[in-house]
Amino acid sequence: MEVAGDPGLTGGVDILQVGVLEIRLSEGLAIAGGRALRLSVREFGLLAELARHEGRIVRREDLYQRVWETPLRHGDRTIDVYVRKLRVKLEQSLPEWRFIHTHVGFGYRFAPERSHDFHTDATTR
Amino acid sequence: MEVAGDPGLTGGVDILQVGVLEIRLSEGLAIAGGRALRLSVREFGLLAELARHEGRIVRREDLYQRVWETPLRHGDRTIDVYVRKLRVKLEQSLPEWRFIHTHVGFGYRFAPERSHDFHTDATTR
DNA sequence: CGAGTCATTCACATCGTCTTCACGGATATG
DNA sequence: CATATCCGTGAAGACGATGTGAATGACTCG
Repeated sequence: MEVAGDPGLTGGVDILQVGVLEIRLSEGLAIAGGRALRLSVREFGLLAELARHEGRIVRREDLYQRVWETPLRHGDRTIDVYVRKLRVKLEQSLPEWRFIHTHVGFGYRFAPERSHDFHTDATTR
Repeated sequence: MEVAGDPGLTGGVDILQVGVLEIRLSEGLAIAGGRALRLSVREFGLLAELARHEGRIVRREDLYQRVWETPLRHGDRTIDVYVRKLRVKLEQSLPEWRFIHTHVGFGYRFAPERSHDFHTDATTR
């Protein structure tokens, strides 16, 4: 199996390990806690792009430009929709972890953090 | 290395380190003791502006002019309100540190100092 | 054709943020 | 002590940003 149409892996890195999440770039495969995630092409691209910048805030414009390879149009909510899809699938596999964090006005940040609202009382807000 | 798409950084400096507090200017991300802070655009702008002048007193007029990019109107308390918001969030992450110090009649000074009232009883004030 | 997957777009709901105001304590001045 | 500012703080309203469910059409596979 060759990775014909896919140059430009992150400087020779093929596997990203983010906590219990493993992302095999050349395969297009994401493994969460030992189980393979069922992701579409767009979903995987976005996940990989986020994971490449683990711990850093990435702007919507940059995410879209790199994954869709065309500029994000003003008012386009595509990124938000795909972030939602990723969150759902990640939570299905790893309910006690949060990966995609919103920074209002800036963008999204990818980092594994324990779910907060798991055994906290409702007053903690 | 330069920060390409982001002008206005402090002379090419992208990361400000103030004690255990790290401020990444190009990302809009502040990290306190290893954990990412959740700051709004205004909050981050004010924090960055204060940190740029660490150890020095900065007048409200100057803070507002640089962050809001419009002159501070007479009687406007906005800076005070945002200083409050920053203090709360900083204390949540770093309870034993004080960063923003008031200089009555002059302005605010940003500098990491240990909290005094950490193990003192409530009467000692 | 019929079922399923996917990408895209839309509309509405919800949440976060910005701004402003008011009250009261703190501080300086004489 | 009396007075005038200065500052800390909580809250409310308006607005914008983000979350979310669903509809649509293109496409594939059998």
